[in-house]
Amino acid sequence: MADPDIRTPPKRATLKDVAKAAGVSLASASYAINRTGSLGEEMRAHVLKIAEELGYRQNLSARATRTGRTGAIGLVVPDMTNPFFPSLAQAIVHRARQNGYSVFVTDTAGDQQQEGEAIRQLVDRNVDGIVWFPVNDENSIAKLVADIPIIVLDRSVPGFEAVQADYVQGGSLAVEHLLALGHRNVGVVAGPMDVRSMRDRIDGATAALASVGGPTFVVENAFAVELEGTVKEAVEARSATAIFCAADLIAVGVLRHARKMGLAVPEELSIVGFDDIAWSEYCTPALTTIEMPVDEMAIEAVDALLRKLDGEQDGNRRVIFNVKIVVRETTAAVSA
Amino acid sequence: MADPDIRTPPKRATLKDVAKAAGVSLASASYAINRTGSLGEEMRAHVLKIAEELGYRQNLSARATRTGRTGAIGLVVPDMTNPFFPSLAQAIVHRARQNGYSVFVTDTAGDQQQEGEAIRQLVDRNVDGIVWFPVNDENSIAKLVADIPIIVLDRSVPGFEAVQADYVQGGSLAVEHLLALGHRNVGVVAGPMDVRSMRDRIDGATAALASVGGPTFVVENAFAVELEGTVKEAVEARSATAIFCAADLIAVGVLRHARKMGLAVPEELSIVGFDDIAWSEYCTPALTTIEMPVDEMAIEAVDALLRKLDGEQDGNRRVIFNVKIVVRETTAAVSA
DNA sequence: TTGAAAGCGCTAACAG
DNA sequence: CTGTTAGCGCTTTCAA
Repeated sequence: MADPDIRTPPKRATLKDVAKAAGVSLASASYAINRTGSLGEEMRAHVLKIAEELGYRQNLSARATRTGRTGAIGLVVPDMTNPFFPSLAQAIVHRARQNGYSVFVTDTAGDQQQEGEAIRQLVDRNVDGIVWFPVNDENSIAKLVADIPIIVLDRSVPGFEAVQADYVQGGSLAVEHLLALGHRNVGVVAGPMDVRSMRDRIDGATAALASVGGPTFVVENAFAVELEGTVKEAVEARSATAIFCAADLIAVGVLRHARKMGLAVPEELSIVGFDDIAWSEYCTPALTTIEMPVDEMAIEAVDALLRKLDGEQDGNRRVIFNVKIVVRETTAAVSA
Repeated sequence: MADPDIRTPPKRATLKDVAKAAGVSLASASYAINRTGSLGEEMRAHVLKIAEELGYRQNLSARATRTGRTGAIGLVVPDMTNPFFPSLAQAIVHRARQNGYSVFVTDTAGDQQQEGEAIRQLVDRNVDGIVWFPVNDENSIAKLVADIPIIVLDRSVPGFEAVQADYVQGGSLAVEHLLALGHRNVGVVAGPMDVRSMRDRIDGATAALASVGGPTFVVENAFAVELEGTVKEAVEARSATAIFCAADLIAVGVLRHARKMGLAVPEELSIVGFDDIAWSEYCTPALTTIEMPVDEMAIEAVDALLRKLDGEQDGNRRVIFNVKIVVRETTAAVSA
């Protein structure tokens, strides 16, 4: 008697609704939507039309419960404010979307514990796979991830498939450029040496420097634009006519300090950076640096992950990308 | 007879497994895990212990099917390589995680169509809500989102709750600083004027300039570090002793161009930027600029969204944050 | 080619 | 306080 036709708020149409409206079974509707099973052409078309009219959208959660696959992947990075995170994330998200995947992005603040929590959360969400840029080269999460596919980016964590740049090559390239310019006293400023990607850069540089008796000096653990005292001293000593900085952030710091002490770059001091972050191009003078193919690396990471999801088993490989030097304004021939 | 005990690969323990192992009903197990319903203390503890031992983890997909809530939110931005995206995303992701939410991040490449697709994908994934940094001030997605909670960031899209900075105030602050320094001829370089956040900056600046007869010149649609010809001409004309640039990226461009033409900054030309991107601090000279409280804005956006999810209905408000000027090295008193 | 029906893992009435 | 049970929306055998 009462409320003959008060409906609940207009809910999203469900597959059942579609099936009913189309006058077919639930199964057929499902087949039509997923282009799976075998279904008559006209029937499929009909169902699709009805679905369209009803504004039907799959409920991915329900589908995931049933199939065990969510169509979501995770991206875990140590620090989003790292200058080359944006283009990396952009490429990954884009590539993932092209393949119908969405991306959970997390930052671990460079902390192993948070890294664990972040990955744990992703696993709880049943992501199909994870692209992981670890804080360091340690496998801090072995226990958490059991059987979920993971691609490691930039680092070398034993047991995981990895995508990296050839950092050794980068170090060499930088130094060879300097040598070709006639420099014989080349200093090296390194970042934190606890990750392989940093050690490789330095190894490449020092190896290339062997022919001139090795680096004039090596300072480790420089980190960002604000320089440590040891770095400043090294610059001020003027023992080197050129400096290889293992990261652009460091190079910018050295550049600033050089300017502050009235040292002309590149006339009196040549500087090479590493990473080719956006701003290296806009510095004054613009920074000569090593560029890695971030987009390609991101794409390869996603593709490798998707391959794993599709059951490809060729497991433990590493893909290493060549880097190249981009010569700008901070390097010049050594002055007599 | 055959294969008496060949098991499928060790699957993740399910709630049923926990219940069985603990010798309780499915419901009780659920109650224990979720701290919902009413359950005896010792029983809850017991179940929790068993769950722990079995390494039980909730299946969030299944839960979502049942509850209709996924615990995931979406973040949609026009461009991840925008200099202030990283800190924004970081703050949002962090805040979300504090509250148990994960974040799907998407970039729309500044394109309305991709924006629609991105949002559509999020809706399909049943995100509980979306933080949306629109390409412009248009409501391009009204039809897609029906009833899902959305917070708009930085833009003014009619009908949505918004979190913004006081851009008008920023423009004023910048100009007042210049006026206080004695400048009477102040030029203005604007970015694309199709978004309100840009128009506001310019409005604030020109209003503050009224007392000295308005801006010396206004150039629109400058965009990035590489300057358009019109901007260069304006700088070269030297009609102004100071320039307000409505974005740091533009300011850096002007700075570079000034240097190129041998103009001393700040002695011969003062420059104020807007945004306080990371690099404004590292420019030489370091850029005087307008800073907005990005972290606070991000946090407010997430909190506002979560409030909406919890059914708070106070709908259509806008939260506007004060900005402030950070004076560095590109501004100085006008020279006689 | 199509449909009926059995769940995926979980939550939430409702009983007891 | 605890257990039984009915689904959430979907996929997928299995039979017809």
